[in-house]
Amino acid sequence: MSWTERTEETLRQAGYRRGAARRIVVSVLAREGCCVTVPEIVDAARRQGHDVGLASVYRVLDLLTEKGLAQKIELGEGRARYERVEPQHERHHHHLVCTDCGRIEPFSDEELETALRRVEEETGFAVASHDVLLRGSCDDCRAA
Amino acid sequence: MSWTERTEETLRQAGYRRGAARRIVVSVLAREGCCVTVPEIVDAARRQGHDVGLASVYRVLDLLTEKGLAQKIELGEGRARYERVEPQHERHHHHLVCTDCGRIEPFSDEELETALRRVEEETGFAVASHDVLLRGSCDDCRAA
DNA sequence: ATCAGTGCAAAACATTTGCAGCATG
DNA sequence: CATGCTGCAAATGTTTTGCACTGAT
Repeated sequence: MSWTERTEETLRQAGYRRGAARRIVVSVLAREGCCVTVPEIVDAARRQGHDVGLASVYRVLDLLTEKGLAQKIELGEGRARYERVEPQHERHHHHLVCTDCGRIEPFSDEELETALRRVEEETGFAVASHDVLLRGSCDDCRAA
Repeated sequence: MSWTERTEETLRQAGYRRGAARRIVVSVLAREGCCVTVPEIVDAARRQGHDVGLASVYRVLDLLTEKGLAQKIELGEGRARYERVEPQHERHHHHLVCTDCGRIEPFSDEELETALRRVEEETGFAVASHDVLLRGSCDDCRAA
């Protein structure tokens, strides 16, 4: 079952209707692999031939985040980014950000996840999710 | 050499003057162990008997961050937090945030740092810093 | 005395909210 | 055909910027 299918199914079962904004935002997130900003979502939607209101995008993203179907990520840019969350932590990844040009690259590492799981168990919290952010200069910026 | 001394020395050597706002913000960050918001800094300053303009606080924080003396952290609250950075990564730590009440707890783990250092070497970036954010419910909120 | 640093007020953004009309179930 | 969803516009909150004045060197 694809992320889109699982998402539509989850929302339907929770009693939500399948409105235009929800369909459009889900469609955009399904195609975008890594984290995108709200204006980027609106632009991508327009490129697909659909217009969505900013407010609706924020509302859909809040809903998806609350249901664990998407997650909000802040990389220090002063605005949030969102990306889909796959079941079984498939394609789970973290982010590498270039402090010079803003370039964002995803990465993943199983040993890091193992260390995180252990730390999460040791805290007094019931940890639901985690983010790792690496900041530095990308190869292009270092060469320049 | 304390963080305050190192900070004042670094700024002086870089040709910056020792103005009121800089002295006040440095003094507040020196006393706060963990990440604080800009209004929290202004309030803490007032409690110490000093008034600072919001804009100046932002400007000082930008400068300290650029010089690697402080770091900006976003925990998904819609506003940034700042904390001092000690030399040799002393007191280096990460953050655990309760998604119910907003409580923030610092934690540190040497094995996690080791895993991070290894991952950082494998990227094509020259990684300068990293943040780890754990989200979940704190014991109080889970009990309630 | 010079000019960097500061504070205020205004501007620029990001995000949230109120509400009237539309469209889903 | 009821009411949940959407879009607009206004409100809110955070961060940035312009500018005249102050104070450090």
